[in-house]
Amino acid sequence: MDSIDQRIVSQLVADARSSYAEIGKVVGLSAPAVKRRVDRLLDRGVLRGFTAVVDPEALGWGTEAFVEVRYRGNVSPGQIRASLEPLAEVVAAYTVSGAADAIVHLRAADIHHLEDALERLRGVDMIDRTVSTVVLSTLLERSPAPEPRNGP
Amino acid sequence: MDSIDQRIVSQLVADARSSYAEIGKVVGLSAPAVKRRVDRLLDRGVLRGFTAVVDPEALGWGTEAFVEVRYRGNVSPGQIRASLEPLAEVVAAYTVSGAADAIVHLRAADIHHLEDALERLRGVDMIDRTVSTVVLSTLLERSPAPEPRNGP
DNA sequence: GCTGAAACGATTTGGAG
DNA sequence: CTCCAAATCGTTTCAGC
Repeated sequence: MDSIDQRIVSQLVADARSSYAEIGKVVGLSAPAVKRRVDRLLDRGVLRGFTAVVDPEALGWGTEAFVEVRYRGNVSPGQIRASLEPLAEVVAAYTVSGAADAIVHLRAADIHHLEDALERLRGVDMIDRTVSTVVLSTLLERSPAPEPRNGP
Repeated sequence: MDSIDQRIVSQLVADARSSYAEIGKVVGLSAPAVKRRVDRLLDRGVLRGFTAVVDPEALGWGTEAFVEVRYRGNVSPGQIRASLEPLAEVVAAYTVSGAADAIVHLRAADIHHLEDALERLRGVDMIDRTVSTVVLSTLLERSPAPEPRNGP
């Protein structure tokens, strides 16, 4: 993971469909050299894959919310994950420190659909209490830059 | 945006580097037909682009947190956005309903770096109070499926 | 280990029917 | 939309640093 790898990753984050030759022109390598590095980055798990960035509005997922979820008793992260995975509206979920056990990021078509998803979320077996916060607007969303610092 | 477009989007979300011929095989179209549809989806903004999915751990961004931010007085979303954009650790930010004005998603190298970022966040001019929640583990992260429902 | 050059099949891309 | 053709690209193989 040298500085060339970082520039390759940056380039792919900016446009995952750019060609190896194009990337090579930017980082100063030939296309095969770039491909070898990308393959290695995929192998090491630094690059997990390539995806399309979709406008949620355009797909009819215009409403989102963050929900703090408190579970009953002692529940493992695996159990929490398993309980949330079946809900299609869950786009992200994290275990967290503090009063709540998990933060769940929900996306729905509209407020009505969001209410429906929240009802189903609250219907999950082990869930004790939920506190939901509706998103009014997305201010920014971006990927972290490669190698921000070298540790503590 | 018919059912073929939806399947094309799904395919590109799953792998943004798959070829048009490959997508065409799945959706039952020729490669040029797929390319025209992808170009149109990009034009309409349904597809915003293509990006690499990076492992934050591998890049040295292993620690994240959600921060509820309360601003002083009446602040516009644009001002909030402008105040957060300079902070490299901010990966996402939303205006929200409820007690807080915004939710900020932070990524840092470690707890120390997170503390540093939080300090700089609290140093932002118009910010009144912050409540931070540290992420212990990421349970799941996924893209919303195309066309979940047809609206209200 | 790393690289670049060459070669060949596959893909992209624009135009015609 | 499909078909076709020219340009470009992906991928492997090779030899050299």
